[in-house]
Amino acid sequence: MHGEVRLRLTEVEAYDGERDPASHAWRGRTARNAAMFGPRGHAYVYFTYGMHYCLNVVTGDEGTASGVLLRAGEVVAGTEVARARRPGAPPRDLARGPARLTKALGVDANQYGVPLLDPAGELRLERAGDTPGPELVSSGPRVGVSREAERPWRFWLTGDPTVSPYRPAVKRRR
DNA sequence: CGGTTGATTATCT
DNA sequence: GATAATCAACCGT
Repeated sequence: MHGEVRLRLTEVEAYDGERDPASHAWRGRTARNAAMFGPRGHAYVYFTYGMHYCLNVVTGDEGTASGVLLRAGEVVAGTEVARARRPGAPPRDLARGPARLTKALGVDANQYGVPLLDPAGELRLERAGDTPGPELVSSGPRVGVSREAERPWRFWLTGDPTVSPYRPAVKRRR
C-alpha cells in the first residue's frame, strides 16, 4: 500500500539478478539498477518508455540483484484516490499492468530504494491472509522481454480479472 | 473484437 | 543511435 491506496497483488514477475538475460542487472551494477543490489525488501523503481514507472521488490541478499516486478493488483482501499490518478479507467483496470499500478499508487522516482517492510513506511508491503496455494496460481512466460521470455516466471491468480492481458514480446519495427 | 502505432526520455552501446 | 520489464488511442473487421 501507499498512503490511502491499498492493493491486493494479483500478478508478479521474477528476475534473477546478473544470471538472467532479461534482468536489468544482467550487465552488472549501474547507477540505474543500484537498488537491486541493495538489501532485500527495498523498492527498485525504474523509468521506461519515456513515460512510465515500474515498481520492484528487491528479494535477494545484498549484492545479489534479484527482484520481483509488481505487475498488477486489485484496489481494495483508497479507490477514490486511485481513480483521481487514472481518470476514466474502469475500476478493474486501475492497477492492471505494471505502469498503471505505479500510477494508481502514486509511486515514482521519489520511492527509489525505500524500505517496504517498515510498518511506519508510506509505501509498504504487507501480508494479508494466507499465501494462495498452487491451485490458485498460474505461471507462464514473462511479458515484454525479448530474451529468455520462455522462462515461466510470471505468476498470477488464476482467473482474476485484474491480471494484465498477456502480450507476447515482439520485436519492434521502426 | 484484434492488430498497429505514437508518445517521450533515461540508459546503455 | 537504438532500445526499452508500457499504455492508450486509433484503425479495420
